[in-house]
Amino acid sequence: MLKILALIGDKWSILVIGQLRDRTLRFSELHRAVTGISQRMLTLTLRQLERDGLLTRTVHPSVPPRVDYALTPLGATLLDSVAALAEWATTHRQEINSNRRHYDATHSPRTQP
Amino acid sequence: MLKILALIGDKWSILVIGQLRDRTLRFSELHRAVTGISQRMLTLTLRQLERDGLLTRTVHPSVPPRVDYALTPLGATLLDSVAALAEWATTHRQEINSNRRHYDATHSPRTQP
DNA sequence: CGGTATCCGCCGGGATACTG
DNA sequence: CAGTATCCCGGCGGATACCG
Repeated sequence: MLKILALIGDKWSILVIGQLRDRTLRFSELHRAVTGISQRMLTLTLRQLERDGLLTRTVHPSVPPRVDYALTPLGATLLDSVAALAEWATTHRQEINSNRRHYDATHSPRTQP
Repeated sequence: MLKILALIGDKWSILVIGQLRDRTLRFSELHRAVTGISQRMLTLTLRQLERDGLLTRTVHPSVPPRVDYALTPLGATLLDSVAALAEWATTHRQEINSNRRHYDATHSPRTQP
């Protein structure tokens, strides 16, 4: 359970899955699409998602090599569930940011007592 | 957005919020209820959740001191959304575990070539 | 092009000790 | 009881170099 929710907590996982929402992408395209991810983390993330059956990895035996990644139906259902949570986030983002500002204003350590 | 989703990814946040679903708890009760959490992480988690307005912190000026934590309406709505995702996890947990076993069986490094 | 392999710095978080 | 304050270690992930 927590292991699966941890999947969501991993920012790279969500971002990668999000990019594959409605298209197939190859490794280098994903690398460009997901801003800031290192080659290493992209590989590791893709391996984990493939292992969980959330996406498929297709190797085309050509020169130069080409590897395509696409969401499975299971991956798509996860994306839907996460989208619901993301909707919660957007709905309440202003409220949360307001709460944070208020908290920081009233609880921040006094720099000038 | 990602900062807010990260809230979900943090296992301690979910576990703490889950404990407060339908009751108010004091610090020591939470410490006992959430298995494995350290005093430090409980404090930090509670501070963050309070800052975001997901729970309230009530100090009772008594001896010994007593501090009660309770979900806010905002916190309750988050709990509902997370529950939906948790339902996804329980629904597909068998499938995912099966996928993992299959992956490990077919892709694991050969120990005896 | 699509990866491994290796090194390494950093910081998340546990353990412990102390306080209002 | 409900926290701070320190110390300290493991492992996550970036940077870099190399390979099929």
